Amino acid sequence: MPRSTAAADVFNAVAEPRRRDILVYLASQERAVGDIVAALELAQPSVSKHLKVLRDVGLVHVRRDGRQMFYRTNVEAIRPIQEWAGIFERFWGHQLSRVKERAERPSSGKGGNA
Amino acid sequence: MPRSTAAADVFNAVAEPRRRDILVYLASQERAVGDIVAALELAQPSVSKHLKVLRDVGLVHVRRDGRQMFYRTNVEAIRPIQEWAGIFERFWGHQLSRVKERAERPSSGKGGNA
DNA sequence: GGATCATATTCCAATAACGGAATATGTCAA
DNA sequence: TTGACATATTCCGTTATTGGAATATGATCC
Repeated sequence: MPRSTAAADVFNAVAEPRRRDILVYLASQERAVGDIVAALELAQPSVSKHLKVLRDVGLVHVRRDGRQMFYRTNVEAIRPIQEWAGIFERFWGHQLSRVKERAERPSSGKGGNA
Repeated sequence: MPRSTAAADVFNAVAEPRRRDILVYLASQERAVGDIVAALELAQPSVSKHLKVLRDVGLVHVRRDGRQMFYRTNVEAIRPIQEWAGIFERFWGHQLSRVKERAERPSSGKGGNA
């Protein structure tokens, strides 16, 4: 029984490197499928399939214009991932007994941790 | 050819719901395998297998004490996920033409976005 | 050593994800 | 309508992943 009945959730969809690439590519601007194929150097059917997965999970929006389909990343849908990873943020400093990691923290914010 | 040769990377390892649960459970405190089994109500072999995946990817640390193995989440290893998701943070507000999403933002922190 | 506890590994069956090739669907132009 | 273009879907083979049961490994205690 592979993964939880497959890419039914965002985490699963994002487990694929190519899909992550696509999401990044589509984040700043909407693009036609052909552009994705060209930019990421993937086979067209492959891109369509990845896009379907991303669509099913709500990670991208689509718009049709003539015979082209314009995709765009739905950045809101990525929040669950951000938030999940954020759970561990408060432990950032607790673990490395070295205090030096303090320096590499960008701006942290979020207060809280001991 | 499923996923990129498997849980060779963090994103893949985290695609499994149970593994995410385990990581959260082990974030604040190290725990013996038996505790994980009891707390998450999973079969022992299953837990051992998930732990192996997490170990291989560096998402957990292990320590042996007698016949028990104490696992603990390596929170540092989760940063790549945080950072990847962070790529989209700057687009947070750009997308929803409705301004109302402004209201549902909890406290965000992390400064930055427009 | 032998028994027992704690965890890891192996074997198995079921499932599905992925890539590639071929083909289908849909849209526009003439 | 026919033809070309853009994208989607289907089919196929390969490979992993997962859970479950059984078993193996390692450590402690007697």
